[in-house]
Amino acid sequence: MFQNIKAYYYRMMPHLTDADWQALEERLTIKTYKKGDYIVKQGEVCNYVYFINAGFLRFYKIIDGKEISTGFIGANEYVSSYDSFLRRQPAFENLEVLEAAELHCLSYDDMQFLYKQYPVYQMFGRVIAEQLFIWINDRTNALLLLTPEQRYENMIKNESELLQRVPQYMLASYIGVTPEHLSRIRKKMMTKVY
Amino acid sequence: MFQNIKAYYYRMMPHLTDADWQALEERLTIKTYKKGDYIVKQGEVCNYVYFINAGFLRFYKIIDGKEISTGFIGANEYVSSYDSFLRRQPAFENLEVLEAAELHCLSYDDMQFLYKQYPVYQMFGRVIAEQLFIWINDRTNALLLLTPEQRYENMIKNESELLQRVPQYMLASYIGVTPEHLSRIRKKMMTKVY
DNA sequence: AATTCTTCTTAACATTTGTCAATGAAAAAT
DNA sequence: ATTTTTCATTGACAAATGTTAAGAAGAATT
Repeated sequence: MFQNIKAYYYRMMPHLTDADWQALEERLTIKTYKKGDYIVKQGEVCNYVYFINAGFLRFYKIIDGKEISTGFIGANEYVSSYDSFLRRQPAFENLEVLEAAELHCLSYDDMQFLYKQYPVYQMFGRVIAEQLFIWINDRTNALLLLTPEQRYENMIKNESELLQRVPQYMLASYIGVTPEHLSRIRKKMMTKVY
Repeated sequence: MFQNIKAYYYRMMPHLTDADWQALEERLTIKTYKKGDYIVKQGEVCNYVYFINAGFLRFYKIIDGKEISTGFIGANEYVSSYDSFLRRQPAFENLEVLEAAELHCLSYDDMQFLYKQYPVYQMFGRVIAEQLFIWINDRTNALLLLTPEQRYENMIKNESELLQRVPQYMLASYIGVTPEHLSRIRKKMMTKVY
């Protein structure tokens, strides 16, 4: 039932006991979503962290009537509108299903319970936050230091699966430009090759 | 000796025992720095987390021969080139002293020791990473979604102490523009008032 | 097969931001 | 007090990016 997520936890924390795992497992719920569904909507408080057992998701927000994609994430990863989850405040982002998904859900209250009663899970919270920090730190550096063209090149190198799974106009806002400009960047890069 | 940092820990973790605190305290070292000193240099691995007992610090990096400031931080906060610290890889940033500082230092190895032997400190690691994530998440959103002018307005609202303590050219790169452009933004905002 | 809808591309033009150079003002050093 | 250095401002110009509008290519629907 929970093989993937169980493997995920034991990989992170090899010293997990059966009792530890059981306490977590009995608090997990399963939800399935189809393409176009929303897991979290802008303005709602996010009450869960989700393990993506299958599927593919996108974060985006609406600014001045325009969509801005801020992240994409696939199977065997944890996901949450973590800022909202931690602060207990409305999310700034939508979390949308791009490819039908099955999620294992852990609520905020259950997570606090585990932190308290099974302190081994403090480590889980720490590692999740550390990974998120590393990810977003890289992203911020890229936005601040690289040109849009360099950011697109990086995406080709390091996140090439996005090119196949995500429409180009979503990738444009992800690297901080308009779809039109990304199209120009691509054209420019094409001619560079020859 | 360690009143400030001790208060910091007990505020975060009221259930800390004397033995917990002692294990940490005996691993802390004190270093003093004067203006212009470096705590971490670009290219070095950062081996410590630092509690700022007094002073004021700046993160910056050199790109194409130009300084880009990425953060400022003052007394009673924790600081580290955390990406480097976590990944055990060379730092991308310099951590420089803007105002003479006294830091309480905890090494990576000691931190791992505490995580293992005094698991209560897992919570410390978790909260530090969560706070960092929240901070940098806000910053990324600002870079992606706001105009430079809006970012400067936000700084006036939310980080006004920077205006007094930090030269304007450092603030310019912090909000992602050239010093000349920040000067123009300020001029434009002046005229707006009347 | 025809039609509709979505996505991508292209071009002309507007706006924003950066670059370079010069000047003035403020701060630091002598 | 004077000199030197650093920092902030300004203007002219250049480069990067956004905006708008149109059309082309593909995918989905009927």
